[in-house]
Parts: sequence; structure tokens; C-alpha cells
Amino acid sequence: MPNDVILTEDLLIERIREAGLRLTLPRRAVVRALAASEEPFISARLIIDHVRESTGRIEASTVYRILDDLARIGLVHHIHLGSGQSGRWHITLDHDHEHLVCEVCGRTLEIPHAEFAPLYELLRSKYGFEINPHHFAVLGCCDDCGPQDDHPHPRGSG
Amino acid sequence: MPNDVILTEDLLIERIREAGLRLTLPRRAVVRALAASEEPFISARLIIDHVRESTGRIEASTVYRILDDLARIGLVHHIHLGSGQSGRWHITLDHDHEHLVCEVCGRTLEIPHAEFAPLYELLRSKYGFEINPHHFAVLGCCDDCGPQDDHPHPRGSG
DNA sequence: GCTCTGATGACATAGAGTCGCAACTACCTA
DNA sequence: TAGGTAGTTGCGACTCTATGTCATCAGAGC
Repeated sequence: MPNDVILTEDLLIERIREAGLRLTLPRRAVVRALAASEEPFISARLIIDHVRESTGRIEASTVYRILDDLARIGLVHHIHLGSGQSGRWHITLDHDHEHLVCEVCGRTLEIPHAEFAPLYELLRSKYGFEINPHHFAVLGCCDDCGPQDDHPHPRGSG
Repeated sequence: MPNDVILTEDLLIERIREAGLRLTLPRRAVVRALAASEEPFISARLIIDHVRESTGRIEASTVYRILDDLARIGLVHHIHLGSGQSGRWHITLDHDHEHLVCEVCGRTLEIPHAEFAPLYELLRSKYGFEINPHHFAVLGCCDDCGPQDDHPHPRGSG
């Protein structure tokens, strides 16, 4: 396991203690699953599978509750990727970038927050609207997949 | 019923015929519900309720199928508003604007597409990514509700 | 009015997520 | 180390959204 994964895991565990939450086996397992994920967004279902692999019998409802707790203390954010897709979870430790997600192939692009800043600033000053960038990934179609209204070529549903 | 609602309804019906779909009672009812909605986004559940009120017994599965058909011929778009919220549907007849949705009070702001265009253009030219603006409303916090991490004042939970 | 076939009703099913409650266990104190 | 406490979890039932199947119905063209 790479060093930065362990660092992320340790950091999350530290934050859990700081928040006054107990450090239970299921919580450790969920944190490990989040930290070890190679994707920036990990589905609840995947976390549940991961946690069960590493720790044995853990209820889905427990995982949902843990994720909810972690969100409440600001360690993760709940994100939606689109129709027919379940909710995804994203660690918020390093949030100086936004995510673009390709609806066709599922690839994720990390874009510096600075690119979005002018628009956010405009919406704030002109319309008094404060964007919440955490809540949603920005959906669209990446370079490889071409324009969606043409002939997309999905690489799979998962 | 206001004139523009009837106009929208007629226009949608015309488009359905043009697309070669049959004009059935349930389809009329779904179109009427969409056209009569005061919100830019209407939930499937609300459409089902509306349709049942006006037409009597109609299966939810039928409404979902109809919405799916309308989406296929480009009359509506399926949109997600956030965690815990079901999918919403939006008539796409006049799509020269984007929507900002306040997560606290649910208010919707219509913003001219032109405001978003520079960012979309940047993402396209620099990252080769084509944004799909229809699929998601942009979430955040409106003027009235202030910054979300302060003391939001929700006007309802559903 | 008749025919054809697309659309619908009825019902089963699936998946995501929530809730209540008894049992368990992490953590604090002595 | 032992004991107490209350925060967590396991379990299972449940809700809600959405989809699938198939016999039957009805819109539209003739």
C-alpha cells in the first residue's frame, strides 16, 4: 500500500478522534476503503464490498451511517454522478480542484479550481448565488468520446 | 389556465406527433402536468400525482416510460438536484439559460447561458471536455439564505 | 368499422438508502 | 485490569424510485 494512502487514512482517523467520534472497527474499515480508492469518487456499494472483504460481516446500513457521520464532520462529501448511478463519496482533504466526469466512459478529469473561480465570482457578485462545488461533479463528454449526440461508444456500465 | 401553458402543451403535443409517437390519454396527461408546472423542475412523483388527479388510474411505470420517450425525442431532460432527492424533469423547449438551485430554500434562478459560455469554451479548448449543461442543475446557496456553513433556515424537508 | 401495432395496466422485481431497537464494545475512570 | 456508560453496530423490515415482462387495449391509417 502506497505511503500517501496510509497518510490519508491516518489523517482521517485523527480527524475522527478530534471530532469526538469513537474509532470502531467498521469506521476504520470505511476510512481505509476511502483512502485506498484510486478513483476520486467511490460508490457506497463499492465501499461496502471493500469493507466486507477486509473486515468481514459489516452491514450496509452501518456503512451508510458511517459515511453520513464522516460527511457531518466534513471529511467526505456526497456526490451524484447522473441518472441511474448511485451516490458517490469523495474525500475532501485536498479540495483545490473540481472534477469533470465523462458520461460516456466514466473518466474523471481534475481541473484546478482557479478555472472555475471567475464564473463563481460572477454568479456571486451579479446574482448573489454561492456555488457549492462539492456537491456535484460536472458532467459532460471527454475528448476521447466525442460529442454525445453523435455516436457515443460506451466502455461499460460500471 | 394561462395561455402560455396551453401553448406549451400544444407545442409538446405537436412534437410528439411529429416524432411519430401516438397521442394517448396518459401522454396528454403527462404533457399537461409538465406544461402546467410552475417550477422549472418537476419530480416524477409529482407528475404521477398530477396525472392521476386529472386522468384517474395511471401506472407509475407508464409515466416513467412516457417521460423516457419524451426525453428520447428531446422534449424533456432528466435532471438531478441532490442527495435524497428524486430525479426531476425539465421541459427543454427554451434552453438558452441555465439553472441555479438553492439547496436551502429550493429557489431556482435562471441564468443566461452566455454567463457560462466562457467557462464551457475554456474547458472545451483547454481540456477537450464538452459540458452537458442539461443534465444537472448547479447547486449552491442563494442570496436570501446566506452562506451554508452559517445558520441556514430550511423551509421544508421534502 | 376494421386492422395493425405501439402503448398501457398490472404486477413483479431490483437497488439505494433509512429506521428502530436490542446487543455490543470503545473509551473513560478508578 | 475491571466496570460502567453511552455511542455504535447488527439485524431486519421498510420506503422510495425506477425498471422489466407480458397480456390486453386503443390510436391512427385505411
